[in-house]
Amino acid sequence: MPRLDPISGSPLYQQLVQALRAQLRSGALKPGDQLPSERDLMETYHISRNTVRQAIEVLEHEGQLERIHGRGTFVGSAKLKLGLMRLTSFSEDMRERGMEPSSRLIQCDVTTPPAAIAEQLRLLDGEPALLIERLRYADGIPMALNISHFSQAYCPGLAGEDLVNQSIYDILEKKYGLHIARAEQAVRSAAASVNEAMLLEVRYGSPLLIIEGVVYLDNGMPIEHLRSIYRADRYEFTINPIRS
Amino acid sequence: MPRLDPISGSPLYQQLVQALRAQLRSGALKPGDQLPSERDLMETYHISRNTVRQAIEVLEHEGQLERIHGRGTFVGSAKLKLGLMRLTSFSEDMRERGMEPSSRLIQCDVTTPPAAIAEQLRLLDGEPALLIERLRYADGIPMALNISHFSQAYCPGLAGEDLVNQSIYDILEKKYGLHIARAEQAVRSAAASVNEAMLLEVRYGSPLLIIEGVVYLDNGMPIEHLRSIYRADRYEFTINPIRS
DNA sequence: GAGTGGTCTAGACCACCTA
DNA sequence: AGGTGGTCTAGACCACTCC
Repeated sequence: MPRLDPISGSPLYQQLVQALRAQLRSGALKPGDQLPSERDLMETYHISRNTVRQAIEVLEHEGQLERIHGRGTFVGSAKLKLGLMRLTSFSEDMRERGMEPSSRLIQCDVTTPPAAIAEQLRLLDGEPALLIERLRYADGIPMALNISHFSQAYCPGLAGEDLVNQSIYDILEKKYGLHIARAEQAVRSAAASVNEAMLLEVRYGSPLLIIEGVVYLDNGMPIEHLRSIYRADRYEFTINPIRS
Repeated sequence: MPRLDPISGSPLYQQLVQALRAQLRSGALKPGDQLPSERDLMETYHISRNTVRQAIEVLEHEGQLERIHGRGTFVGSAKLKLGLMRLTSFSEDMRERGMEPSSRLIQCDVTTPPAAIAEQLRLLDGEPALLIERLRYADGIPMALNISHFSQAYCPGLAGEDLVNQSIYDILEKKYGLHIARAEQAVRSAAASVNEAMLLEVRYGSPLLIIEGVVYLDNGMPIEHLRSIYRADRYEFTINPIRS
């Protein structure tokens, strides 16, 4: 059956995480479904129970699975919680929620951004940035409108890449060796404008969840100004504040 | 030395979490400090290494501790906590924003909460909770509607306190010795209902920012279910996610 | 090489839920 | 009563960091 590979170099529990993720993605495990018991998984994959639990804990922390004492482990419901304490791209975010991301490019231009954005990106006077506006889909349904300005100082030629089917963060990492480190983002809510309503396929005035801010590289330089406008009826996220 | 009590009914790893939390709070462990190694803790508290690791994982997920392979476990630095939001009361939040908070009590009753909330507060079947509904003002203008359910298991008589002019978290701390540790909160947006619009003095259908979730004590027990409904035109907040 | 955290095993018993 | 997840043990070996 589905043996794991003890010499693949990757930990057994991570391999089980991947196997379960694949089943969640393929629909073999649907929201509300009960997983095989920990003891079943242990026999199926020929690993110890602690290792099974380690894998399930990973997916539980992501909100994919829910464990209920005495009953079993279940696939999490649709509108799932997911910590945004971690900075993820839209594609990563949707995949972790078990949905398939896609994009429609609306605009892609090298332009001089508004002064406020130019300042946050620390652009020189009149220095242009790469403007990318994309409509983001999850399982084919509009989820968010995404307007990004990228500072080109570190990634000349980014405009020439395929920006629809790839994660831009992946391109930055793999082609330019740039590592995203953190972001400073504001969270707010607003009513949909005529244009936003049309693109997101909601009624004019519908509530939207807006996340706007600046993304920084690990060298401390700003690389992106991001404005993400989510449909409030389809998107929420979780935060886990602590009291210090 | 600090023996744990195997018959206290509380899991050993939770007891170690508490012990470590106490040291973090007292300053015996300061940011940047290195913890004793897992093998040391294991001997000190006479528990197995897996149990030590279980406790450390709890605090690591809260961002209190940081484990570095081959080096050791350290108290989270200020930089590490960048990605984490501080959990503040409405009063603290407004004062930090330079505004003067005030409250109008709308409802204060001991009632049986909806099943979903009862479950999150881990109430017994039919066990009542303290419902507090307050309209929150900043500089005299309505800012948020706040609906809290407090589990009374740990704070009997809370209903008799002055809940309008004091921070409830202060009361929990000073009168009951309860320490708020963390929260799990969902962030979403919605349109104002007739009632919400009236109380918050906005038009029906106006966008609102909603933060809803559960607040936990440092012993891991849920103490409060919180639903805060903010005027989107007057409130936003920031997050500082990090890329792991 | 010594010490750290990371992974893994094969058991055990407890607490909870359903029936 | 039987099955589930929750906790715990006492080992083992690996991977990483520092000296």
